Amino acid sequence: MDIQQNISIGVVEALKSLYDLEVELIDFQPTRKDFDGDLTLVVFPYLRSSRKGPEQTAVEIGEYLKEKLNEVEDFNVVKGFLNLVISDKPYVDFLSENSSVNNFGFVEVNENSTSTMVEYSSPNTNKPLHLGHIRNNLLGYSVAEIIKASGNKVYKTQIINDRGIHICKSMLAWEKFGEGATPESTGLKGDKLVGAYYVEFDRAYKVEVKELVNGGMEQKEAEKRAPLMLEAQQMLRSWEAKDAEVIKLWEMMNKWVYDGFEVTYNNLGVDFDKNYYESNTYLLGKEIIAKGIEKGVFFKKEDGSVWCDLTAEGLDEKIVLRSDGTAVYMTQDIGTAIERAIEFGVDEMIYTVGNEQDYHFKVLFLILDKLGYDWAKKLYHLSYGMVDLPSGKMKSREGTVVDADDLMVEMTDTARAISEELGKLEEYSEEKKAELYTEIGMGALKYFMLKVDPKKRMLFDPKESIDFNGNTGPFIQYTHARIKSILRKAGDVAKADYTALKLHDKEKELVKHLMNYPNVIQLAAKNYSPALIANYSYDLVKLYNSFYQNVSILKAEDEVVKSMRVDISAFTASVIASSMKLLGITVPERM
RNA sequence: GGCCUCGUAGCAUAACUGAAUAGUGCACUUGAUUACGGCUCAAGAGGUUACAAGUUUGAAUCUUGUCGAGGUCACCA
Repeated sequence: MDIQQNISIGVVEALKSLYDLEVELIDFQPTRKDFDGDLTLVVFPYLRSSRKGPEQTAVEIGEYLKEKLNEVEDFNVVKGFLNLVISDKPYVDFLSENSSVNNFGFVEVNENSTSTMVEYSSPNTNKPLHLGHIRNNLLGYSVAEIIKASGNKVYKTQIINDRGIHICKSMLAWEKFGEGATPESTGLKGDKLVGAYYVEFDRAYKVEVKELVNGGMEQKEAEKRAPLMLEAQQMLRSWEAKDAEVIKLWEMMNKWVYDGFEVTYNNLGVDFDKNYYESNTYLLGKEIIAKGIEKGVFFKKEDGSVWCDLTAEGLDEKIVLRSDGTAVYMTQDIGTAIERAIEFGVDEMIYTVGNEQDYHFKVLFLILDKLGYDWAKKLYHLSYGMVDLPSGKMKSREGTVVDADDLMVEMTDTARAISEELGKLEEYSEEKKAELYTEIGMGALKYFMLKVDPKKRMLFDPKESIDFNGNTGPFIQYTHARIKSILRKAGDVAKADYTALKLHDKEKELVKHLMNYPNVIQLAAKNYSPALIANYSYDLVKLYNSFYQNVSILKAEDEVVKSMRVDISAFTASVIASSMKLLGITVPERM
């Protein structure tokens, strides 16, 4: 039984008996360091019922609790704050009972668990992944892991945007300028190769537009009339008409991209239970649009384009099908959502997509709701802010885009440089060393990206992220490695019954924090926020380091105390490893 | 211009969703260690939480306005 819960019941009883007040939920906060105590109750909300001043009310509740509950050893009152001093006993008992529990803090999944689908990554197939995708992937993966740990059945998925005008541009450019180049012939990663032709298209297209403008045409008109653009559009129509040649080219080039993505995903350590392809879902989308017209959810304009009128909801009219009958983004997303709902019967879906698409998802959810799907209310857009660089915004035109693969290599290289300088790995084989450098480099990258609240725009400073001091992944990894070193030295310490011991302040703080891990998992799941897990881990590590510095573990006063401190250490190491795993980060035994 | 986000020490960020003197890291000052791994610990300095009103016993958090940054209003995705 949770200590807080026990005391919470006590407070409910106290309020009932003292002031005849019925309260359901009591909210405690940890007592601030500068005051004496462990848990704090804010009594302001109860003043109306007590009809007394805050101090007096707090004293009355405090006396009641001290008398009725063993755990409450003492209390003090500062203004309207009732600080409760909790005896060591429940904490020591907790430690003894949980320090070696597997998956401490995780809630088991069963048949009745809510099922959640988490979509993330969802790349276009015309260019390689960049820094922005990294934030997306790490976030989506981590949120999925956290929600799983909180007790939900989770399906990870992505929708691969494999069709549309963008891939046609790459295809067209390859056909015109590629001279049969392949990943094998060029030695380029498939996604990089296809991306290069997308850039090539853009270059050639701009030349055409410029020529037209020089010939006296308006800029906008020129952009529409440039031969390359018309050809690309024609290609898209041919694709939708299933033209054999076009399909063949499309399949070949997409395959290159998928092979490239697979490498990147592997290095990132993310995975998916199911991939969806827009080339499969856009047709369902079109069907739904047709039905939606009959239902009156959509309407057709004279030119044949189909729209949804959302002006009543304070939004605009939104196009859902082009006048030439081809699908737009919205068409596909409607189809994809419905297909998933049918296939997995999930209770809720989470879309990990950047905040520049806030409007799109607002509209999508609204349309699905109008179409009458009851699950439309359980859709959530996990919207995250852009990633800026110290030099400013990433802009493809200015070539300031940070490539995902390049960045990962760079992180690993830096980890190697720093580790070699410290030279603590002589006995490791080259292979093991390489593994470790990757582990540290990726730990640095992932922690840096995930410790920031997803909603917020963030600044990615490669230099700072790889700093092994302070609030970073490697710092946490280091603490873990050091604890492991102590545990190796401790060997098999006979487990003594230490439940009668009095705790050192540092020990008590640490145990209190460990005790809170299950709550943090729930809170992080509810808020879709890996940042809460990251901050929790960092606090844990700091508390441990302080404990480590203040008391001696292996040279403890006696065997009973030593046994307890070893337990605290082992427990801390396992919670560090567990919480890092929720962020997709592994922790080494040595580093 | 309409709508949506966001403004917290020099920089990067936190605050359990309304509670105590706004935490933490980097950078800066000072100190500890004959080591259970110094990639550590302890202490110091640094803030009118963009600004102005309002609600409240209590506001970084809620309301309104001003200023600033970004996003979005495509038959692009």
